[in-house]
Amino acid sequence: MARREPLNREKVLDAALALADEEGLDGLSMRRLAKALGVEAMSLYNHVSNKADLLDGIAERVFAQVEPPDPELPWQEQVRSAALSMYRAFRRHPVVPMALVTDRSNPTSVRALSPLDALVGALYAGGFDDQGAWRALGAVNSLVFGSLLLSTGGFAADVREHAGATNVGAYVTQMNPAALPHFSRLLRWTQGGGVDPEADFRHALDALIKGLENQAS
Amino acid sequence: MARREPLNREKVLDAALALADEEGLDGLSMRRLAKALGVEAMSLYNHVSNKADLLDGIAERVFAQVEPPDPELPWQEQVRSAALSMYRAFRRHPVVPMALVTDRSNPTSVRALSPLDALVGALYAGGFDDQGAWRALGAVNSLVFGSLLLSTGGFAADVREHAGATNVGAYVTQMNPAALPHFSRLLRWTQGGGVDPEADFRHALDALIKGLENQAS
DNA sequence: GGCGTATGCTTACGCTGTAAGTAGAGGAGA
DNA sequence: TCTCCTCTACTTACAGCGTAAGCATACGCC
Repeated sequence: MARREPLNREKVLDAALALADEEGLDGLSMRRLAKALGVEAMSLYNHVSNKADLLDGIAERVFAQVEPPDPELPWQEQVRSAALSMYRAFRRHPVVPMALVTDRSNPTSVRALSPLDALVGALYAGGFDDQGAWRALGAVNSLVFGSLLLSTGGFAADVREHAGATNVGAYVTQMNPAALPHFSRLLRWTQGGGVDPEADFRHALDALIKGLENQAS
Repeated sequence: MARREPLNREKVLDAALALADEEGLDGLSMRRLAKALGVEAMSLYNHVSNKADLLDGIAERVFAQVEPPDPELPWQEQVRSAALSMYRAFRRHPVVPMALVTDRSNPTSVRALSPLDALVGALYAGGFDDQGAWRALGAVNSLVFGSLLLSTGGFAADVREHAGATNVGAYVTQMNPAALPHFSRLLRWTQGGGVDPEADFRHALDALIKGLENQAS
């Protein structure tokens, strides 16, 4: 009986991330993942304690791609680059933010959090006190994950194929223009193309950072 | 055989929302909902075409609680009050934003969107062009839903019981302080209590609106 | 009174995550 | 070399899910 190359956690997580990227979060089941690895479902439990653990694992893998900001830069630039790096890392794997929101298991690992630690450090260095840093961090994270989720999740899913449309404006496909005049003008504009989610996010981030400057005390 | 008071869509949605509030999104299954209504699961399909349709329905019900802003106010105030109203409506039903992100079905109804229409109108009136309004709307929505999701979802779920802790900072329960010095300082601060998610959100919203003013051209 | 239609129930299918038990291969110690 | 221990993977099984198909009942209208 031919001995198979043994599994390990890394291979499982790699395959899980690939499968999720390809088929969406719904397509990622233990059985399908096992099949993709040429293995039975229960074998995965030797390397992953749970499905939640599996999702944690792929989230951590994506977090690890986030680059910490250069501590020499002013705090505004550090916040901007850290936030953008998070945004880009998760944009490459659109289902992962949904996994983060959906699952509810272990505390996130130290490794995943280290870029955020640098970000908090930048805020402290920029003159924020504890509450200010807490709020600024929450605001930035909310904007990053909110942008990701609104441009990826159910909101926009039904029109994702339209011209790269994104965000909440996009999830209306037919409407009575008289009932929602401004909204339908906006929607018509988006259908002219030229919507770029990352550029939109950058704009929003710029605005937020500008506003945070006033609160830095 | 005693004739039962007949079901209707409204009753189904009411019960679904109540069940979801009470048991979380995972606790909301067709079978359990049916049992709560004293009915068999398949009977629900006479009033709801899908589980996704069910989730849409409860989301719409929450959207309907959002109050449109006073069109006499300056656009900044309109944005602020509309965003806050959305935040509060969804905060009362914490699982609904997750349902919105998770499901992927019909376009959202006109009724649900009318407060957003007013918001877009305020942006146009404030001097934003199409792209500016699009971006501002996306930024505000991202912040609202990001705040809701981070303070409710998997991120914070494992520590939700700690002192109302919220947002990304909260999902670390034990860590090596040396590895994440700034983060653990911040975390220690949050455990002193006094974290108020809505106040934090308001601060973030103020910052964002301040930043958007610069972009209003 | 009879009939069409709407409502709800029953059964069934294929899917899910995962608990429990079993088989076999690799390495360690005698 | 033989034996035993551990680790990996497989098999089976269970309870739950969403929902398709078919059947029974009760109401409103002719």
